[in-house]
Amino acid sequence: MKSNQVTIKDIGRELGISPSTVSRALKDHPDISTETKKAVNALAEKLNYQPNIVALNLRQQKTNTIGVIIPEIVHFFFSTVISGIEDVAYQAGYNVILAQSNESYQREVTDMKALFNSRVDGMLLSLSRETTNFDHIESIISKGVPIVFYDRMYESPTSSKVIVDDYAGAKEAVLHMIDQGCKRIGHLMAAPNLMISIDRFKGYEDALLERKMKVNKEWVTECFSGTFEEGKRATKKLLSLPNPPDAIFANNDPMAMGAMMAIKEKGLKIPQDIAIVGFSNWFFGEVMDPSLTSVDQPGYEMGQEAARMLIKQIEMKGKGEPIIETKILKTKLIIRNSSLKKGKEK
Amino acid sequence: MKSNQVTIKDIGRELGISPSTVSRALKDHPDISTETKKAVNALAEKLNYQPNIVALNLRQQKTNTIGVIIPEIVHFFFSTVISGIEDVAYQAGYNVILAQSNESYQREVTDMKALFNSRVDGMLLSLSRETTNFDHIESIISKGVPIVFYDRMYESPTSSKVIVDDYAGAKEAVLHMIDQGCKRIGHLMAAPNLMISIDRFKGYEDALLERKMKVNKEWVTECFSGTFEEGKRATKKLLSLPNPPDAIFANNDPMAMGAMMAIKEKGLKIPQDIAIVGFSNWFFGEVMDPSLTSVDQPGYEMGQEAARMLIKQIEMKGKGEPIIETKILKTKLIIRNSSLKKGKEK
DNA sequence: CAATTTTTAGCAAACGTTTCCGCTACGCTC
DNA sequence: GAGCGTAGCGGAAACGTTTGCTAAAAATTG
Repeated sequence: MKSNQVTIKDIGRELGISPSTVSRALKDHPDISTETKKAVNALAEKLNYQPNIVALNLRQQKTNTIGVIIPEIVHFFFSTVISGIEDVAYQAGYNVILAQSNESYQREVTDMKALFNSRVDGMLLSLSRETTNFDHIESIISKGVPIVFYDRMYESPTSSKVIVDDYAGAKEAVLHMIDQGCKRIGHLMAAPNLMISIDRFKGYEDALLERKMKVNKEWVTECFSGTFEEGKRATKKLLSLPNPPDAIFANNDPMAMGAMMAIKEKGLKIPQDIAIVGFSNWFFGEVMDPSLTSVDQPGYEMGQEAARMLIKQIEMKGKGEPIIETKILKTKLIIRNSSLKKGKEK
Repeated sequence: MKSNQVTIKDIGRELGISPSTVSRALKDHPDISTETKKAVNALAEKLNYQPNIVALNLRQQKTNTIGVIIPEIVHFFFSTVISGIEDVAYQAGYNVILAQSNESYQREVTDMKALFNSRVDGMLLSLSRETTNFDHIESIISKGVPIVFYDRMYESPTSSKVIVDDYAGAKEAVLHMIDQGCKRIGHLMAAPNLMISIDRFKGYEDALLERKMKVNKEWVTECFSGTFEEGKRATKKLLSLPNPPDAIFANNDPMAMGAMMAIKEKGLKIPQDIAIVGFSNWFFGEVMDPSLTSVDQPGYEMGQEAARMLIKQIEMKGKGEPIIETKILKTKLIIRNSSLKKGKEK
């Protein structure tokens, strides 16, 4: 950036007036005469003057930038969240600077520090899978930077969050499986320290209990990384049990797909022998064979909502207490063939 | 950002020394005595001093930030590119600010202006599908901001680019289909103003010509948006032709999946009746039924390479002429079941 | 026409750094 | 003891803005 860029001073010099006058003229300040304004605007136009935002940022102690920490960019759900964030930030005149934690706690910590040092006005955060200590977050908050959690959060009383009703979504999915006549429903759980894993597991459990079915620990596998491969591996293990499940509820769609793969390789039929339901409704679930029943999570809306809440907090700053709110978005069960043992219900 | 943040002045005041001395002490300048350095560092540590990067940016006329314009975030290929960019930027100490053009020319123009005003040190750009005029880009370049194109570019002699060998990838794919005994190979083309569409089409064409097969315009459909739905729609049309193709080479995987859908709905078998090959190797192609043959594009590497080239240019600035280079990454044909009429070749 | 108000504009400080230049005080050499 | 080199530090300018205060000129008032 060797600035051959026009500044307010250049304009002033050219017109024989001071920088302050130019500044005011550009902002249509009443103190400035119409002629001066005209001259300034004309010259600014002609020289293609663009205000230096960095200088502005320094002056106003505000960067109009929000930092987004995302566990993994190459991930259908998260990428839709980013898209939602980006869209509302753009409309509100904010930049978004993106940092990827890669599911690493260490990286999350350094990312947050870096964002803080860049003086972002606020942060949007979804915890990494490894994160179990929250000091780095509290420290940022205590410095007055507003944080809004999305999707993966911990119970912090001082931040807003927008999440999805994982519990209800999971429960609905499992009830659906029961309605389809599944008797032995297994669950591929994800990283057990994440609330989303726990909530989905609880939904699974409560659906079973509600229908007076017992929860068989054997049929529940913890898959820390939550990947396709892990889903496949875990499913193979489940299938080799003496009393294997006749249905699997997976914590996410890639694992569900891994399960489908394992089942097909074993020569079993979906959903006749084993029904499958996933979570997140990755867009290609529709296109699988059989098409995958899944719990749809509104990622784009989540991104939008989180960005809106954050920007509201940023702009409320100094004007009264911040409003801490928690927004829970509804999921929607998308029923497709992988779970339709009986044919369409309802 | 009501700065209750410690500054260099605070440290100076506390220690009874000047800000300049503090600055130097922190940077281990030889002019400063060891004791002073010790005292400064100790106090900085104690007060948890963090340099104000905004001030630094202003001072050094450099923001250590690169702007990335992406046509669409929710897109497997592009999200891997972002991931690659983010990783090398992070390691080199750069922030990445993300802007999504949403395939809109207007949005691309305003995004670039906004990034320029934020004084990013350079930009990474992939053209929107609508972009046919390049003045906005030339204008930025003429102001001395380095731009590196990735994936979608135009023939600008003044910028570096990193692309994928679309032509060779497409040709290889079509040759493979011919080897599998396909006689009537159709093509789902994407937006015809993008070089990648043209190059892939050329590869398709040349493969046919090389094997002395004629190119039947009837079998080539332009799909402007390149989506799943469009692929499906276009395929339906192809299938209703009096002399329908027995193979389809799609410009991208979603369209290939749309094609598979249409074919299945028609009751035809893949690959026996119709073979399918896609482009980009979206990660679930492996998991489809049948699994999808596709041309793998190294998105992550592309992101990395583009970021590296850009950062090199940024840091070379002022030191001699910028090096304009074009890097062409190799594709790789991933052969799966959707194209194996004969069984494994080679 | 003098006094006062209004209009218009400039000065200077401030945001937090870095860095060029210069100053002081000390110790050394001859 | 005069001259000089040097270690250690401070002053001030600069990056590009904004803004409170002040000042000059013009316009209004009685």
